[in-house]
Amino acid sequence: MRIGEMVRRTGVSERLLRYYEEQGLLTPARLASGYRVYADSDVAAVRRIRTLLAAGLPTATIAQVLPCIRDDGTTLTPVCPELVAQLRRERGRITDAIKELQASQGILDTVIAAGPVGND
DNA sequence: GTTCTAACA
DNA sequence: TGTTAGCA
Repeated sequence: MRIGEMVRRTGVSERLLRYYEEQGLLTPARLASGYRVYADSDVAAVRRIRTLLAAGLPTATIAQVLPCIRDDGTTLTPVCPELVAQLRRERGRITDAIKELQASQGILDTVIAAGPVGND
């Protein structure tokens, strides 16, 4: 199928579909015309990509993860053992990000508390 | 009408 | 990411 049908079947925009390809997440074939040709399996692949993106993984990591993951339609299961270690590192990165955001929140709270409202 | 690449009020 | 321009 060409990109138009992929848009209808995945709900993902053309722009994003091309971006996924640029990031190495999808590798559609090409017609002599230059038009992209997606495999039926790419529809499910996009669903996996979206799940991994929602998990906060960077596209570079997703590109590595996709080939080592099993998809039963509901759950994504890591197949390669080194993949689990990679995922744990990503989780740690998210933990650090949360801490930094909480630090920012704390500083803002201090500034807000010192303001006109609630400061008289 | 559909897709492509490149670029940005 | 959206959108738009200019092609094929």
